[in-house]
Amino acid sequence: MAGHPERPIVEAPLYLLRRALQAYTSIWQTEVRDLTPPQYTVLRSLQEEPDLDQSTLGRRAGIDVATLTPLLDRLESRGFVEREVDPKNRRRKLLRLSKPGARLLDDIHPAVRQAEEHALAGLSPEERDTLTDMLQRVARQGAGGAAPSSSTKPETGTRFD
Amino acid sequence: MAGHPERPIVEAPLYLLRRALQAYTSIWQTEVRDLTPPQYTVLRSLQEEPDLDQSTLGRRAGIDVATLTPLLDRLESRGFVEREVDPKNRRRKLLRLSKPGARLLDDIHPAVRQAEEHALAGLSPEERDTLTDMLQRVARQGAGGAAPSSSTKPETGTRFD
DNA sequence: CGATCATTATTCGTGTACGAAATATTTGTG
DNA sequence: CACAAATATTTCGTACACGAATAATGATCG
Repeated sequence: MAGHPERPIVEAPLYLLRRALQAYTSIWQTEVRDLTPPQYTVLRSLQEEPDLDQSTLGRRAGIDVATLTPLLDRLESRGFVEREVDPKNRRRKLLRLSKPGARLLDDIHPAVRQAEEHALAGLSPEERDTLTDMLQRVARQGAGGAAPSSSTKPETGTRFD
Repeated sequence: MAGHPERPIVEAPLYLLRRALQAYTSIWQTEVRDLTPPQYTVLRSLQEEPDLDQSTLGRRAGIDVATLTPLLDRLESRGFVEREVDPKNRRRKLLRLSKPGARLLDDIHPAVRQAEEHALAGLSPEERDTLTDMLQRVARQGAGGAAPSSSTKPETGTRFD
């Protein structure tokens, strides 16, 4: 056998990425009971820039449009976002945070910070910066993930990066 | 007060963890077409230690038993794993890699390495070790994760609508 | 003008994720 | 032995993830 010793699967980066996300999500759900992490990302994205259409929001939030549709249905039915057809371009639906949605973000902010504190308790502040930096570099390697292709046509604000 | 500048959501570790996993998974799926990452983890776990029951396998592979059942159904129906009731304890079902399953692991090994190379192309070898180490520390923070040993949990009525 | 192509949102199918309940089996008492 | 507690798997409900197909609207060009 041409046997070079395999690295155990539990030391593989992909496995550890999945496990770290699971752990963080588990902590998150004990601290923040009102929103899932993707839902929080959507609300924060709309807070940072209102009146996005769903495609642009999906790109910003890193959520596939096919995933985003039912996610927004849930947020809309709970009254946290408002969705309306763009009269200028009736293919689009523009989204913005409702007042209860904005209040919710304020309310859960301490819990969000607490969850991060718990999840990253094993890392020093410098290590947290290093982790952030390295995760950004891995995330950029994905050519066509959930929010792909910065096409060559910035229409109404498709600038990225 | 209340006016401290928020960090953009796209720099939050939880967001970046999700994005990095998406990117890696996307690369994986272009290189390795035969198995998903969790399926690969299961087969590798059984390769490292055969005749595990599903609970133990779930703990090893970081997959909830409720998720593992249909995942194993798929691997079994494709002939990559064999599942049989433990005659010593008929509650358990013991699992092992079939011959085609072992051959599959050998066959896809180059693609798996290639996917890792692509996904981590932005990181030096030392940085990859650092990332691995930090992800392990984050993963350990998650008490209950996917397959906990058990513990006395008060009550976690986590309900999203 | 009309055929065609591009864009946007939705729907469908498959797979992962996990809490909670249901089921089956074993074990631990009395 | 009877029966409650513990253990192992499955099922159910909800949510995320994404490729592919559809439908609706808009843009382009001959």
